[in-house]
Amino acid sequence: MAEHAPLSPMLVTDSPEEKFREFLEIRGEKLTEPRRILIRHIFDSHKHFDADELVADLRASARKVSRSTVYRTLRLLVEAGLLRELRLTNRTAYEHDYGYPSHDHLHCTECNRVVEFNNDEIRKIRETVSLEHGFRAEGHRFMITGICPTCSRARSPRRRLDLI
Amino acid sequence: MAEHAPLSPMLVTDSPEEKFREFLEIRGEKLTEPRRILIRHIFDSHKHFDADELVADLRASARKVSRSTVYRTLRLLVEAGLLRELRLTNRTAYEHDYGYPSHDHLHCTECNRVVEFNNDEIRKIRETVSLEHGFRAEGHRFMITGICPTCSRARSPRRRLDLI
DNA sequence: ATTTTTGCAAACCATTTGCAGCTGG
DNA sequence: CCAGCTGCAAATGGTTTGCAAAAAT
Repeated sequence: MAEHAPLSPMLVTDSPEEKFREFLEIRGEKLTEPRRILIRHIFDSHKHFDADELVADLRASARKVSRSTVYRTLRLLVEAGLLRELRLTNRTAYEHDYGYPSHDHLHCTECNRVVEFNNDEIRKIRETVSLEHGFRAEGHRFMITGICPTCSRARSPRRRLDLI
Repeated sequence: MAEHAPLSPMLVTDSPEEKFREFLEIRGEKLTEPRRILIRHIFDSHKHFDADELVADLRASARKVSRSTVYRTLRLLVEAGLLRELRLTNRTAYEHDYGYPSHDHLHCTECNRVVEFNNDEIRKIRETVSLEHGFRAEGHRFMITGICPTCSRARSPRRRLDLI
């Protein structure tokens, strides 16, 4: 349901797991086995995903984690700044927010593909606008919706031939 | 739950009701009394709202519309291009997408207030990025999340006094 | 007359929660 | 040891749907 343009990972000092452990420690909470399973699985690949996919991915393996724990852990990972929520449809999707450069999205409303992009102007605009309105900006989301090249071609496949 | 910066309405030739009627006619569907009640109530004011608020607003009056019809009509109004969906929380919020200039949003994560703003750069970026990726852009969403001035002050109310 | 729409109640589905037992530090 | 965690099953809450009666053209 999601795909990435090739943005290269950033260099980070701590592993996601280590960062999570620190976050939990501060709050007097524990890095348990299910939580370790989840964070490792999640940061093993740079994909957008949702709660259901995690449950499905792990159900087969010997590292099954209950649905409730998946939801509870996802919430923690967002609070810890490791994941970001993406509300494209009725279900909540997540993406890495650590060890990965900040970026925005193109969303194809036809095939649901998500492509990431970078544009430096956006952060500037965010600062300018926040300042104007006295907001203390903490994040932003810029999403362009439209039709991706593949679906565009599929829609009108003989456009070029018509001109012959 | 939502508030607007003062963006002035655009001039439009058809009333929202008229535009809805045209949309329905094309699809061989009908502009019924409940639908008329809803579109009038919705375009009576420029507020963000959700399904529940509509039901509540109308329950009291003599123009009660059932919850199912509210949901069904909201879907139609989005399809007709009269409303736009805004997924800020678990419930879907709506705003006018007709007779109102395009704009973007600041969202206070503390009090949930939504402020609209305009920035011409954004559309340019949208075109540039779409072109780069071969997307046919149909829309965009730019949302800045953060803390609004009011909540900022409430959070650290004695910041100024500390300096005395 | 025929097709679409409505309202109700029931169904749905993603997410949350209460709780008894398990676990990590 | 003991606060915090897990898994289960049940609850929640927004949204959708099946259906019989009502309305629109």
